[in-house]
Order: sequence, then structure tokens, then C-alpha cells
Amino acid sequence: MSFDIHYEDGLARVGSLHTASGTVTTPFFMPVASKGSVKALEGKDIEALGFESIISNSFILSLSPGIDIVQDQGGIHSFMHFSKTIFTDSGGFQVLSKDFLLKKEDCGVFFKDGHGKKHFFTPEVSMDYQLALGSDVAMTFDDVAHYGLSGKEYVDAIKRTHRWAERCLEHHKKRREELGSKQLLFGIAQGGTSKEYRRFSTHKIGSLDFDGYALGGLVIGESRDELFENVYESVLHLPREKPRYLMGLGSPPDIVRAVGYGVDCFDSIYPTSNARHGSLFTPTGRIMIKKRVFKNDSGPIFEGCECHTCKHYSRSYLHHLLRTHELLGYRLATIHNLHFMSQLMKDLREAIRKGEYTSFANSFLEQYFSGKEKKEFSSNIAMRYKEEEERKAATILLDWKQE
RNA sequence: GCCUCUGUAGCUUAGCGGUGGAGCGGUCGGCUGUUAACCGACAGGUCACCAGUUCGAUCCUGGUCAGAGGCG
Repeated sequence: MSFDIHYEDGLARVGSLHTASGTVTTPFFMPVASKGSVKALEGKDIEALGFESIISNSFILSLSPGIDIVQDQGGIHSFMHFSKTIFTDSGGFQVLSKDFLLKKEDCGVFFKDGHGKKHFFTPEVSMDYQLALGSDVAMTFDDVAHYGLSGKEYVDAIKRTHRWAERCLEHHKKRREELGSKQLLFGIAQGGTSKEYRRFSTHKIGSLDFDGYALGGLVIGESRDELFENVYESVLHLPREKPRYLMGLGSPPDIVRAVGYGVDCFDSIYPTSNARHGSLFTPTGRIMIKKRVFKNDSGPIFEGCECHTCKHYSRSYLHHLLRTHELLGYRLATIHNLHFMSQLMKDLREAIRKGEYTSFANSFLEQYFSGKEKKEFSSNIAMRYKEEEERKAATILLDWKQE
């Protein structure tokens, strides 16, 4: 088994995901390295920050430098000099990008790059690419529907996602054996924000033999209430003994809540992107370091932060670096936000081990939203998951007469 | 002293006889499976000053002031 659960607290759990490159303790957050780099950091920095895994992107790497180049250079780990667990995304998410998408068909997706060149992606191509890159965990090639589309379009995307998932599974199994690879494969469910569709897709994907299950097509414009309702539905219909991965979620309060719904893995550009743009995480919400009030502020980003940046540099210095577009600014800011995420995940794991998830989460959220940060959580987490057993029993799977 | 050129937002500058745009800078915000050190909103101008021509001048004419260059 590639996943063990050690502690459970409500729906939240602490576990171990075993991959060819080591063990990742869940719940965990992955910094994003789409082009083979967590922007502004080296592999050793990422490890030093306490991350046991990152996620790259097979489609984006296929554009540049090309899958064959990475393969010739010894694979993704060697290429970017990061020895711990690497996930790769399939390219499915890029169907949402106007710049990339040319045409979707049942057999696969035609992408275009910035030079007018066409690229045909299929479930099989994506599996081959991810195996060639040598990542530890591959993701299925899925079809993501834009937020706010009609029912039919959701259904089309879901059905396509399901067929593709089966193709991915079959092809991956075969090729993996031929290559003697130990790469894991996670399936991705769709369903938009309709609870029925979400339930249907989650149930279908959850019935296939993947090493983990991802919630896809979320965090693309829906409200927090919609998001968490769908997270809740998903978790109820996924096998307990496999890891659950909510793709794209990355703000601190969102992650704190999602862990309480039983999600084990996260990835997002949110911390790194915010860092580069001068938005830095603190326990009382984000601060915009480029604001004038910080121009001559000698304190750290926040008192008590143990990160490299806060131990050695002032708000004033960060303010200056980011305002003048100095490269060091991006690096120091990224280190800070990622340290915040890493520490948050450690705290969450510890709270779950002690059976104190609820009080930790409530206290974190209360503090985080005590500043100016917009409050967008209404439900009381503690209440929410006490109802869980009851709801689980009451939930009846819809009888889908599909196909 | 004479000649030429220039004068528009904090800075660098478009522009046209019918009451002015842009980039940078400023303030504020947004980034959630990243071709994004990005994107958005807002603020900021008696178009150097005075007179004239004109229905109407930032624009045309004259003068004043300031700056740059050239000739003495």
C-alpha cells in the first residue's frame, strides 16, 4: 500500500504517502514548479523549508524544454536537482487557458503554444510524458469545465473525464510495467459545483483503482460555500484508505478548513504568486509589503516568524526590494510565504495527532480574519463535522442511468 | 546683444482650432492543478505667463519669463 493513515480526528487525518522518492506526511501542501522550478527557489531551499513534495506540469514541460530533453538529462528529479517526491500534472487544467486550448475532442485535446505550433494531447500521451519525466505521482488527463457552464457541458466534461480516466489507468498500468517504473497514478474527479454531478463523478473515479483521488475543477471562481459543499460531498464518496487531493487550493484559511473535511494533499500557486506580488502571509491575514507604511519599518514580516527572511531582514528591506523589482525580493518573499505554509501544515498535523483539530482551526481562522482580511467562512467547522456520521448514513448515491 | 529650438501630470512625453491621452511613479486592490517579477481600479493637468485673432485657443499671432544650443 502506498498510503497509511496514522491518526484521525473527525474527518481530518494524518498519514503517510509512500512514493519512489520517499514518504510524504499528510496533510501536505505542494509548491508549484510548472516549468521545473518553484520560482525564485532551488531544490535545496524547498527541502530546507520542510516540503516533502512539489508538483510540476508535463504539458508545460513538453513545450519547453521538451519531454525528451528532460529525459535525456536524467529525468525531472535530476534535471531540477530535487530528490524528494515530485507530482506531475497531466495538462488537463490547461484546457481552461484560452492561450493554450485549440480544440477539445473525445479522442484528446489540441493545444497551441505561443509560436502557433499545435500539440495533440491524449490520455495516453500524457501518461507517456509523465512516465518519461520520471515523476513519482502522475495525474490523469481530465477535462475541466469552466465555472458557470450549463448542465450539458458539465456532463460532457464529466463523461469525457471518466473515459479518459479509464484510458489513463489502462495505459499507465501497461507502460509502467514495461518500464519497471514505480510511478503512482491519481485519478481526478470533476463535476463542477453541482452536488449531483460531483457525487456522480467522484463515485465513478473513486471506483477505479487509483493510488489516490483528486478533486478537480474546483477553486476556479465558485464561492467558498459552493467549494466546501462540494469538497464535503466528494470526501464522503471516496475510499477512506486512499489519499484525497484537492487540486489548486492554497490560501491558508482555505487549507485549514479543507483539512477538516478530510483532504490530504494540496497544491497551489497562491503562496508563491502572492509573495512575488508583495502579499505576505501572517497569522492575522496578509500584509501588502509594498505599502508606504512599511517603508521604514524595522520589524520582521511578523513577530515570532522563524523563517530565514524574518530572522535576517526587515519589512523595510522587503518593501524596498519588491518596489524596485530586485530579484532578491522575490526570493525572500517566497521563502516567507512558503515557510508559513510549511509551518501551517506541521501545526495542522500536530493538532490532528492530538485530536485538537477543531480548536486549532477555529482559533487559526478567528485570528486570521481578525485583521482586514475578508471573512468568507460562515459555517462552524466543529458543528460541520459532528454531523458527518449522520449525513454519511443518510446519503444515498444517485442512480445514474448514464451512457 | 543677436539667432534658433523647447516649455503639456511628480518624471519622460503623445496630441489636435471644438475645453487633453500614454508610460513610469503614487494610492488601493486582486491573484488559489502559473507560458503571469503579473493584472486591475483610482488619484493627479488654470496644456509656462500676459495679451491678441477667432463663435471658440493647449494648438494661430505678438510679447514676457525660463531652459538648451549656436553666433558674437
